[in-house]
Amino acid sequence: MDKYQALKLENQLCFPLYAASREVVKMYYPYLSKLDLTYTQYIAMMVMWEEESISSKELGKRLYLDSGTFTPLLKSLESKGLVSRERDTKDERNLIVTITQKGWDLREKAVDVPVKVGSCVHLSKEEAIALYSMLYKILGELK
Amino acid sequence: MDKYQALKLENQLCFPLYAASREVVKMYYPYLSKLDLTYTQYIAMMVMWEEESISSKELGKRLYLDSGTFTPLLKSLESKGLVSRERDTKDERNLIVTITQKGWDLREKAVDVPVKVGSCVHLSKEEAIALYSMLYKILGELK
DNA sequence: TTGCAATTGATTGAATACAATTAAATTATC
DNA sequence: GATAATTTAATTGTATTCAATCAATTGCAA
Repeated sequence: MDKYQALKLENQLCFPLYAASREVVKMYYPYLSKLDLTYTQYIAMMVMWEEESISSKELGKRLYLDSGTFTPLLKSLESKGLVSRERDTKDERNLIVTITQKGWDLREKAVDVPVKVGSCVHLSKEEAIALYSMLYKILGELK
Repeated sequence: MDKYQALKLENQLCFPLYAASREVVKMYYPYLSKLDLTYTQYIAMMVMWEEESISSKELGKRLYLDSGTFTPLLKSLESKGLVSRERDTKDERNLIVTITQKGWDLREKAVDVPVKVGSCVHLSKEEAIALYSMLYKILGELK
């Protein structure tokens, strides 16, 4: 029995998770570049389309990002005119992010993206549901 | 029926994939930092422990990384003394990466890492197998 | 042989990621 | 009310990640 068996790449669960994540994100680029969005900006906009207005902290929590990532991310979205950033007058520590009209307009162009990318991953309905469930199980435990 | 349903974060498969990947990689840092390795360096060393010697191109293929990532990665591993980088005399375009004694020694210290991290992800054996299978299915299709 | 296409690693530039720290604002405690 | 503890965004520094491009080498075909 090989004591190094557990160190083989093929015996890792994390590695295909890491690699598949990057490959799938890469699949978005052809579509997102037409919208002048990166993947991270895209999922941030998804939150904005749902929430309209949200604190920076809450957005970070939703996306599992910390301030080192979302601070420049939000500045970039603001510079594109998709969101506005304002301090909460009740508590100046809070940064309130609000979607702009241009941000709303972008949703019309983004509406096809999930379908187009979804057709690139060939999992059955059952597999997709099982995968979804296990990924959130992993995320849930790490909260 | 909401025409924007597909744009909701909770309806994405890619997002939990992306987030779970980052969270799991993050779990490695406490253990890997003791070995002075990042996660990417760690999986590169996994390949080296299996192959002893491999071309840069082949290593990139195994890890789904392109030269923009593996060139600085391999230079970093070389600067730590874990691998050596030499041109193939038969074809000077090829870079041959070979593990050093120090690289072998590191394997002894790394042997516990998979067990320690594995105990942080609480999936049943069946779930882990199913997850593994679906992730490689995604990777396989994108080859 | 000569020149062109293909291969391969390196480089560049932009955008993440995240740990660690800092700074500002607020809340709690005495 | 003064001060300590907490919360939050911002900053800094390091390490990816990848698209696009470049440069060197090789192999093949005319």
